[in-house]
Amino acid sequence: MTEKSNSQVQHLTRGEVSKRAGCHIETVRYYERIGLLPPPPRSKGGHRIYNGDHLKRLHFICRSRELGFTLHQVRGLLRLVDGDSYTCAEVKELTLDHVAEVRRKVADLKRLQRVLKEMAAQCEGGTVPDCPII
Amino acid sequence: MTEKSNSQVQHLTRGEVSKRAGCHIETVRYYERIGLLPPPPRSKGGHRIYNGDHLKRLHFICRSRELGFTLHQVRGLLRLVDGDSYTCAEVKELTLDHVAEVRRKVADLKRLQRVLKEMAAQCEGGTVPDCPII
DNA sequence: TTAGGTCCTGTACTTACTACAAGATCAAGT
DNA sequence: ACTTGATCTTGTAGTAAGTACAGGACCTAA
Repeated sequence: MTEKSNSQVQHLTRGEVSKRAGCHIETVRYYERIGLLPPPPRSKGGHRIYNGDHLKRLHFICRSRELGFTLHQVRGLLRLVDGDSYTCAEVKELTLDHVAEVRRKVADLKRLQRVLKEMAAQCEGGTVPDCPII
Repeated sequence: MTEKSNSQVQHLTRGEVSKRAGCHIETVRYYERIGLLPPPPRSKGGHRIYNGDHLKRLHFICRSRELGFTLHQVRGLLRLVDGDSYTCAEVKELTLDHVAEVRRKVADLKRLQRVLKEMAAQCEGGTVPDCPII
């Protein structure tokens, strides 16, 4: 344990949490505005002061977004976390729903890829404007 | 040839072109507003009157969108069509660029799918709040 | 003529941010 | 203490690609 644990990190600025969580600085303000992040305390001069818990939450949101969850879904996950009771099974269900969605998307894109390739193959690169795509 | 060819279709309303092209009625107005569709003539009372050429163009846009081209890319394709000279090769290039993009997207999603599945597998459905996803 | 379906315009909303301007604050160096 | 430059504050507007709605006007068939 040579590193500070998250809960002991104090006084992070907005720029710092955003960097650590891996998102754009303006996104942090955005998440606060839409109620995904609680408004943190402020310094005398009005600057936001974050701590390890804020960072943890922001990090979770960012990671979920990377995994392709919509903010709506993230909100669902956070509600589970915020409520006093959530079960692993509930989280698993949301995740598996999402996997199914991703599977559908992949299938769609593959079909699309095939169509596009076929079209390009027909298109023999002539200089006359009779392209089969158009 | 028992069907009217497109160029002979006259007096289509906005609702009719949208239905035939397979898009939402409001989308037609939107495409006109952003300059993808030329403003059609109007009836005495101000209603838009489309013909077969409008339909053809709208259909092309909708199909391109289904194929995953952005409106920006569609604009590029239409510029080629609208300009006096476009070559099949140019269209082919845009298409192949797009195929490459789709390929990348598929790869991303597959990787994502693997991660999500692994997470769900770890999540054994317990009722206690120690889900590995969160 | 009347009823209903469709169309007109303008505007606001959506998702998930990103960008900017004008000014305030903070931390470090001197 | 003072200065400097980086970072922060707010509000607002923009992005893609539409969708939704209000409050009327029009069009067509019975």
